Amino acid sequence: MFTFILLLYRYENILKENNSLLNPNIFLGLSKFYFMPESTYKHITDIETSDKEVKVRGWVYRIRKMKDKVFVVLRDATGILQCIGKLEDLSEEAWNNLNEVAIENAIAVKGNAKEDSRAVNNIELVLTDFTIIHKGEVFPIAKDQSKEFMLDNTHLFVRSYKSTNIMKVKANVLRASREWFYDNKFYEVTPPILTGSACEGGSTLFDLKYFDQKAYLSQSVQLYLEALIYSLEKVYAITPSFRAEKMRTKRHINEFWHIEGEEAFVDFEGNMKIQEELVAFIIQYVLENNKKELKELERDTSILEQIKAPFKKISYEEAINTLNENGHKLKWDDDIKTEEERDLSNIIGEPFFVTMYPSAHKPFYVKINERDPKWCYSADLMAPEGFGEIITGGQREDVLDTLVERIIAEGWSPEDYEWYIDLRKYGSVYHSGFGLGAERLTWWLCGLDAIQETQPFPRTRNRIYP
RNA sequence: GCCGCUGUAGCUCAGUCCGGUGGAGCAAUUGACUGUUAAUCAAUCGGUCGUAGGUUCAAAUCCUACUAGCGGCGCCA
Repeated sequence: MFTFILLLYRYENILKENNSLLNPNIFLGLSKFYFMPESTYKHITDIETSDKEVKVRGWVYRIRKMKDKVFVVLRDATGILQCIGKLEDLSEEAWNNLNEVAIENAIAVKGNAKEDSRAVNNIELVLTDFTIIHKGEVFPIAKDQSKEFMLDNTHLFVRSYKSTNIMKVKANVLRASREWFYDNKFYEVTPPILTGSACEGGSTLFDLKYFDQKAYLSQSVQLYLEALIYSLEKVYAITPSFRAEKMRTKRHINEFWHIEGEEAFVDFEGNMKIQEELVAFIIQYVLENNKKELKELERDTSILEQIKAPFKKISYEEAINTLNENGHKLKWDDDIKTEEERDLSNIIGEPFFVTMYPSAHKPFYVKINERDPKWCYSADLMAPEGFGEIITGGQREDVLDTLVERIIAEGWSPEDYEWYIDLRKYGSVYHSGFGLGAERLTWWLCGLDAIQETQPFPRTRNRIYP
């Protein structure tokens, strides 16, 4: 089959090159169906000022019509390009198309590139041909949009410049994560999203019918990753996590992408080292590969540029003291809440870990310090500039009896966690892990107002459509 | 779950307090136009004022219920 397609493709090009008198339409149609020749079109960022008769396709971003000339700003996946169509340069058909075209119409153009300081990015395409691929209806998104309208039209809003830039950064956050894990000998694994038991506690689970049983959407794949370290030692997974929290804030979405790692023979300190190196690598990667996007998002990258591992580490107690020095009134065992966390993040001004949390604050699987059981081996990684928590991680409880006691102490039944408890029965080893929020990180790196902007179709309390 | 707010033209909003013939900008349509940068200028089109009920001579406006959504907090990535 492939050979056949290849032959068609070659034949089509031979016909084109030789300007054959044979009618190639049947072959064109067929081969395009299987094998679209991308090479004849250029992407905007690949266009050079010396290009003649270059073909570009995409969508209409802006349009400005005059008596004898029309400016069309063309948008494709790579950027925008100002095109000028002059009455004198164009066929009647092309000129008519140009006068008919509207915002977000799909178009294909041909023209000669030139340097021009009057155009966007100093490059302009002087059109020699202009066709409309699809005209369609009036695009509903105009310059004024409320948040509500935007969310109702998310499926169209994803075309916006801002949304596109954010998605490009996020793609690199995920890519850089995978690269780092790969370079550091982690295996990517694929744990289930449908589960029969809770991880974080019962109150924020989405439940659903699973044949004749009840099931839940995953809140974290941590427990499954813990099972997998016994074969692969260092594993990671990038999966969606779901939290049925009824809160509405700028830093929560009910479905988010969770970058989770779990490592055998790694302790609390070693785990933080992994986190800081991973995060520093992602930041570096994005700064290098998303310069254009960050600039267009008007992100001041001065703080990001200075970030390198290792990160600063302060204990929970030091965090409380620092906050109290800055006007808060907290005592040992108080939660560090949103407002306090934001202040702390601003005060410290660089990424930092908060370590040595009170044991009572953390779930049953966190290992408690044997010498001083008041605190446990759990740490949160905080982003600066008011963004706050992006990772929670720590060493896991690896002693069978202690784990069972803690499950009981939380008021749950060990039977529900039987398989997880089992992991401590056969060659249990010390191990640690963490969960990084891909959206939290992207939110911070892009310097956005709300985390919802980092998901093309954010799932929030009242949003399941589109 | 708690607290606060909003629903008026396709979109963004004014008008509501203090009831008396529904307004502007953008979009769309038509025309003009000097290389425009969310072009500009002129005209035209556009509304069951979220839904239901109540008060009143009269309700977008006052009252009640319902409904949809937005902002924040408990939480957490």
